[in-house]
Amino acid sequence: MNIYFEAIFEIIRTGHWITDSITRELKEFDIYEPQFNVLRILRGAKGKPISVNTILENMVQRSSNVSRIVDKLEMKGLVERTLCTEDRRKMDIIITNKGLELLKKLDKKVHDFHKPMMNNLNAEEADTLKQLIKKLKGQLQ
Amino acid sequence: MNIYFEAIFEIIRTGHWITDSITRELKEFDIYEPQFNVLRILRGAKGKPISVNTILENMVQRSSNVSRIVDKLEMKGLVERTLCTEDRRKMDIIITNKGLELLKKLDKKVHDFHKPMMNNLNAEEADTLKQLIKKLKGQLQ
DNA sequence: GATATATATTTGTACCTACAAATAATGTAT
DNA sequence: ATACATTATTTGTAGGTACAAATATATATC
Repeated sequence: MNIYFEAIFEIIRTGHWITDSITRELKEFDIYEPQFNVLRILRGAKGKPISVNTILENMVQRSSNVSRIVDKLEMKGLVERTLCTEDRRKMDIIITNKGLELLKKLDKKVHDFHKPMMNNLNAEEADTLKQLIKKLKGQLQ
Repeated sequence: MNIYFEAIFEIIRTGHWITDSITRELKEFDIYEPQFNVLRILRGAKGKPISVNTILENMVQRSSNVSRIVDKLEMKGLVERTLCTEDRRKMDIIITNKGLELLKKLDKKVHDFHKPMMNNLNAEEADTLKQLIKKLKGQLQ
């Protein structure tokens, strides 16, 4: 069943193309795509500190390297990390104002990248695409 | 347009899921997914030696690291690399019998992984999926 | 309360990536 | 023929990944 593999090929290649493109867009800000994603998750916490594990649960792709990504963000002053007083196994990680300001600039860049593609599919097509991938993975019906 | 981002999210996550799964399947053979792909490209050359650049052109995702992947394969005796006599800038890379034999075993593993998913989509659905991704990228119409 | 188990995070290792610079051979213009 | 540009490959650097082991704290069991 050749057409199946062609679809798989498109999924893999397109996924890479998107993340690679975004990496390129962010390059001038000296930030990498996984770092950007962690920053966005932290912003989503709306001021509340969250743990390494919570970040992990919210990532597009699970990674066992959240610690090291947070290291980089901390060195740049974009996040702060302190021991959680309630459960001292955990870390309290929070985005700084500097991090929030940077994110604003990054958001614009990323949005500009997606803009033309958003117009290539209407809502129904985007939904079909999503559903077909889920069906492929056996997550439907 | 939220549904657009949901579709994008599915593409990226599913692409990673597939390559990560295959990496896991291949682990017991001490081979990594990019190495497997290079081996398959070499087999596709049907006995003719091909250059680093030709391998590059056939990869799912372009990588500037073919040399280093070939290094690993060469160390394991799965490929041979010699200077091309016609154009001495190029390398002649060819898969060995050991490489071909290994591929046979890997193919089975990879096929077994894809099998259930192949049954989740019929040919028409797989084609629609492929076309929608191409449309998303603006490669259609 | 001491011991065993579970959970949260970090760290070591061996892969992988992009991008840019270095090296070497070929092709081209003068 | 020589100088310059192009092409093919390799290598350096800084980032990324998975997986397993190490460390520290919390929880459950006896």
